[in-house]
Formats: sequence, structure tokens, C-alpha cells
Amino acid sequence: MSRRSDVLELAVLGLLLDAPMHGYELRKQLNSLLGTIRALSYGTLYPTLKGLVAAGLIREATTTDDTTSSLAGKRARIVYELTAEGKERFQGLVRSPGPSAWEDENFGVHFAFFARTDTASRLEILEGRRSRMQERLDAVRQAALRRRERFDHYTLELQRHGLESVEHEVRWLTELIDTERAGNMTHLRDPDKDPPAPGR
Amino acid sequence: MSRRSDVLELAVLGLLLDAPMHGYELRKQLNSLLGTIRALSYGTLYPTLKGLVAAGLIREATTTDDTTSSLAGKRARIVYELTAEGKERFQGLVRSPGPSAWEDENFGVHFAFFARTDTASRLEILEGRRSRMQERLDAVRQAALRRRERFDHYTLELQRHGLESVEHEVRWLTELIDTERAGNMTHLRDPDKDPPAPGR
DNA sequence: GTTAGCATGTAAGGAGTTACATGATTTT
DNA sequence: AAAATCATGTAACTCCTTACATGCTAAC
Repeated sequence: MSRRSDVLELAVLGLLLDAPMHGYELRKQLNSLLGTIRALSYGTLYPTLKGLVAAGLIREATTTDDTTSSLAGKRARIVYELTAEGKERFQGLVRSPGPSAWEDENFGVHFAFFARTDTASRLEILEGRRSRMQERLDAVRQAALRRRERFDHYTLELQRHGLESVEHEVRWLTELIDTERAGNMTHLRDPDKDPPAPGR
Repeated sequence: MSRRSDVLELAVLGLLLDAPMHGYELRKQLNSLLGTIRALSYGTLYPTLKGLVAAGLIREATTTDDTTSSLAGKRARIVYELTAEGKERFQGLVRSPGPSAWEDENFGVHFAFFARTDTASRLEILEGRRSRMQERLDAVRQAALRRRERFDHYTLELQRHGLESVEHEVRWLTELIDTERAGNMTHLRDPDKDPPAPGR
């Protein structure tokens, strides 16, 4: 039970799509993926994994592979891999993201799996995110106009820096959108037809 | 009961220090203060206010002031004001911030009340924040070096933009720190001796 | 006179963390 | 042999949101 968030589900499935992994390793990958900003705890991760197993999206890998060292079937670690349903679910999550994908907390994760999607989905997320950011710009600018009296030097400085950061992100997003629209990603293959070579 | 977070307490006390207010108004101020990023809900705010009253830090203002319109003592709104203990508590929070002040969620609130502090406290927060940001830079850079293989184009792009943003913030912080150290804030008065004129 | 905004509140629940508990393996 | 790190898990708790419930006032 205990409904897990879509973004965590997406992240776990996405990582397991690249390679089967056990929980501990998964957490490290997850934290480096999220840019050391969010540090997901075991108290969240392990129950989530159990939930995903119960939902039939992942399974415990029975294959006792000894790629790491010479421990034969000791079963200290539990390696998880995607089921067919899990792969489908991942495609579903990554292809029809919905508004939550352009929230601060979720955008990064969706972006990180862009290589697993198509141009349409990428554009949906990038453009949604840009709209969000532009709304934020408008809101702050209007607030600044409405009452400039009650803000002291520091508050104004904070606001100014905030605006600058958001403007910077908007420019970045615009560049990415233009590149996607142009479609001349000569250095990238279409992940639908020809998925990029996995890690090792 | 229900221990409230220090940052929320700081924000509420800080706003009430400027002017007594009722909950609804407080929420709007709070949200514009936090740059429209966090939208604090009533479900958090009102219980917090009750908690602060119970703790003796704020009180319901008995003075039925009719600055807004001609509603005589109808008691639709509950205007809160700081007690002497509340003012002390605010000074305590703002003067000895501790490590939590340079976290993402709290830094902005502390910064917004810089005008109510002294140079030493400001520098403590600014320098702590800058250290945090530099640690983050180091972590990402090392992660990028350790395994450059398994990152695809998009992941790298996300990482690059993240680095750029954090570098931008570090430069900003450095400027602010230099200004504080130089002490030539000629356009600002010392808030200890001569607090800046409140809103209206 | 009804819609929109002001204003206050509560109950239930979501999404996570912290702290704890356990044991195996690797390094010093 | 001890310390560090790997690895898995649970229980309690925190902080906050959502959804609901209520009533008043301003605008159209």
C-alpha cells in the first residue's frame, strides 16, 4: 500500500531499465541523479521497492551473478530487475508526463530520462516548464510593481537574484526547445528505433 | 503542541514585527516573501498561530482598529501582534541562525530578514551558504570525473546547467560577503540603533 | 441575489525523514 | 580485532497539503 509518488517510481524504474541493481546501489545512483539536492533515505526506498514488487513492476533477480566478487549465492543483497509490466509502466510514465513533470521537484528526474523518450514528450515537458517559469517571472514582477515601498534593500536584492536565476533558466529552456524543434540532433539517435548503447 | 519548524516561526514573528496582521494577510505576505515558490496553506498557518499564542510569543490584538473600513468590533478577523517574549524570540532566531539557515528551504527566509540583524549574523549565514554551495559544486564535479561513461547527452546537459546555476549563486554570495565585510553600506542604517522606517 | 473574494478553522492523509535494529564484508 | 562501509529493514514521527466546513462581505 502507501501510494508512492510517480516521480520516485519513474526514477527507480528508469535506473533499473539501464541495469538490474540492489537497493543500496540504487540509492547512490538516485542521489547522484538528483544532483545531491535530494538525499533519498532507506526508509523511503525499501518500502517503495517492496511496493513495486507487489505491483508486479519489478522482481527479485534469481540469477546469482558474480560480477562483483566471489560470493556464491550468499543472498546478502537483493538485486531487482524490471518485469515486462515494469518496462511498459516506465514507457507510460515517460511518454505522458502531465503537469507534475514541470514542478521543481520532478522536472530534473524527467529531464534525466529524456534519452528514453521521443521529441514530442520532451517538448511537452520543456515547454510546460518554461511556461511555469514565465508565470513565476510575471508574478514576481507584478508584486514588485504593486508595492515597492515595503521592501528593504535585502529583500529587493533577494528578489533581483531570484528573477535573474529564473530568467537564466528560461533562456536555457528556450535553447533546448529550439534544438529539439530543429531536430538536427546529429549526435543523438532516435531512442525509439535505436536506443543508445547502455553503460558498459 | 505539534512542534512547528523554526523557519516558519521566524517568518511569522518577523512579519508581525513590522506590523500586526491577521492570518489571511499574513499568508499573502508570507507567499510573496518566499517568492511564490512555497505556497503555505491555511492548514499549516492557523494551527501555527494558535501554537504561538499558546507559547506566549504572540497575542490577539484587543484594539479594534478600523484602518480598513467601518466594521465596528465585528471580530471577523483576528489580528495578531507580538508580545515582548515574541520580540525576544525573534531576535534570538535571527541573531544565532545555526546550520539550518543555509539550507535551500530556509536561506531565503533568513535573508529576507537581514535588515533586522547585524553584520556578524549576516556574514555567518552568507558564508555558511557559500560553503554549502561550494561543497555541492565539488560533489558534482567529482561525480562527473569518476564516471563520465554512463551519462548521456541530456544528463550531462542537466548537470552542466546545475553547475552553472550554483556557480552563479556563489558569485552572488561572494559579492554580498565582500560588501558586508567592507561595511560601507552607506545607503543602509544600522538596524540596531535606527531601524528602517516601516511600511506606511 | 448570486458570484467572487475575504477570513477562519479542522480532519485525514501523503511523502518523506530520523532513529533504531541487525548483520555481513572489507579495510586498517 | 576493531572500525568502516555495505546492505536491508521497521516504527515513530514531522511537516505539510488537500479537502472539507463555515460564514461574512464586496462587487456585478
